[in-house]
Amino acid sequence: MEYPRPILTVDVVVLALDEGALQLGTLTRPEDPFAGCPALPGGFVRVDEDQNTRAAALRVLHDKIGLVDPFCQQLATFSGPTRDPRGWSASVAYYALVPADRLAEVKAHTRLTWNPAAEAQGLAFDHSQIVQAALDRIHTQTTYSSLPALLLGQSFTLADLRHCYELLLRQPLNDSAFRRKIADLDFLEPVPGAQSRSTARPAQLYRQRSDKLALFDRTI
Amino acid sequence: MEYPRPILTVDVVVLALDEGALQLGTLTRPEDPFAGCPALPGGFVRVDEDQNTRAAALRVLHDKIGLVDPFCQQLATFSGPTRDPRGWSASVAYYALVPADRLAEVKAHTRLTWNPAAEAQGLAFDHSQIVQAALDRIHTQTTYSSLPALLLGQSFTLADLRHCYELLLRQPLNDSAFRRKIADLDFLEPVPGAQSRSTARPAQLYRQRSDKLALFDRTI
DNA sequence: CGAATAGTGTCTATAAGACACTATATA
DNA sequence: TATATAGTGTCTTATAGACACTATTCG
Repeated sequence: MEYPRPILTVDVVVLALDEGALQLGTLTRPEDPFAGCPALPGGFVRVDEDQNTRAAALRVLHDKIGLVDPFCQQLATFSGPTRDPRGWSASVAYYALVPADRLAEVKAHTRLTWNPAAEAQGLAFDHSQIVQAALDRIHTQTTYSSLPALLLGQSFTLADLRHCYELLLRQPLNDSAFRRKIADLDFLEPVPGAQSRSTARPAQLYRQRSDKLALFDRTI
Repeated sequence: MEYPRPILTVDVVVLALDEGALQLGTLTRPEDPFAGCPALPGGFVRVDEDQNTRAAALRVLHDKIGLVDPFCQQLATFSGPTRDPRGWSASVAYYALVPADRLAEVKAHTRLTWNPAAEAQGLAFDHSQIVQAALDRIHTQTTYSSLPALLLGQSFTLADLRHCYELLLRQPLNDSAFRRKIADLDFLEPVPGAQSRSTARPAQLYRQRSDKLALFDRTI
């Protein structure tokens, strides 16, 4: 028994750190539905070339944003008869993070518009709702993982990392307790000899031991 | 621009507590593909009647299992060209919990087969993998929510609840610390006057203040 | 040297684990 | 009253917060 098939798309919440805030990358839709409206980068799943919806999301990120092999995780699937005027549709939503040291090239080579993620509204389809769900997820993951480190560049100081956690958690963290926890968690290693520039004592630079997300037993 | 549309289905990991273990409900597939093979209850999304994939999952639970309005949350979407021999498909997976006091009626009225969830293997499609993802999610949610209480009946003792947490966490919990935490979390209320039967001092019965999942700030 | 930020040491507060102790039902 | 499980009190231990103190660089 077969049934009429719904539309299946992927959409990606692309986030980066810039100007001290979490920024959302959107594309202006060139055609209907929602022509001229900002929307999440996304597209139809192509059954002839995509191995799964994640591959479809990575294809979209590569083709539309020039972003290769980013951190990209499935968020949830949003569906219904009215979210897309073309008909009953389901969109598998992903969220991707652009590291600080790749943001310049992404900005230079694509039509992506960047705006503070917290102010995202008026997006096409139900994309505002998808962004909100992504922000909630990222807030939660920040409490028990190294996710904020994925927004920073190759190397960073502990002050950089703490500021990133504080930004995503929207609350200040105790500096000495933060250092203690980061040391205990052991997901960073010092970049030997490297130091940061400033008018005062330079800070030690660190990098992640792995390019993967580190999960903690307890909250940060 | 339109593309060939993939198959879109929903599948539900149905779990209940029985005989001191977490049990998975499966249905034997009546027809190809995978005829005669145990599979998760599921089905095609029907664009003419389902308001979204969650409604499709609830329809499946109602029609195939006689389970009305259970706790049912989206797990993830599994997709690809080979997971279903009929073609490129995506399945939005959900997990649902059957409370202990509704298990008997579910068992009586449906063809569901129950087996320990931890031993699930040889299921149709990629359903074994979906079950594993659901068990991982439930394990995680048990550490910071009242999820185990949703597997128990209307009222239960603190010993019942602790056993349920211990079962899902696969580790013993300190009894007095557990009581302290449950009291602090304040998601239970005593059922007045009610007591449990046993050969020794009866225990106070409790029920959840809300039928919703309570989320904790810290780990249990 | 003074300013500024980096990093450490340590005291206090809070929550978890251990476990002895009391409470209350039935046989 | 003996026993079995329910439930409490409290000491110890681990971790987080507060904050003063030392360290290091530059102008």
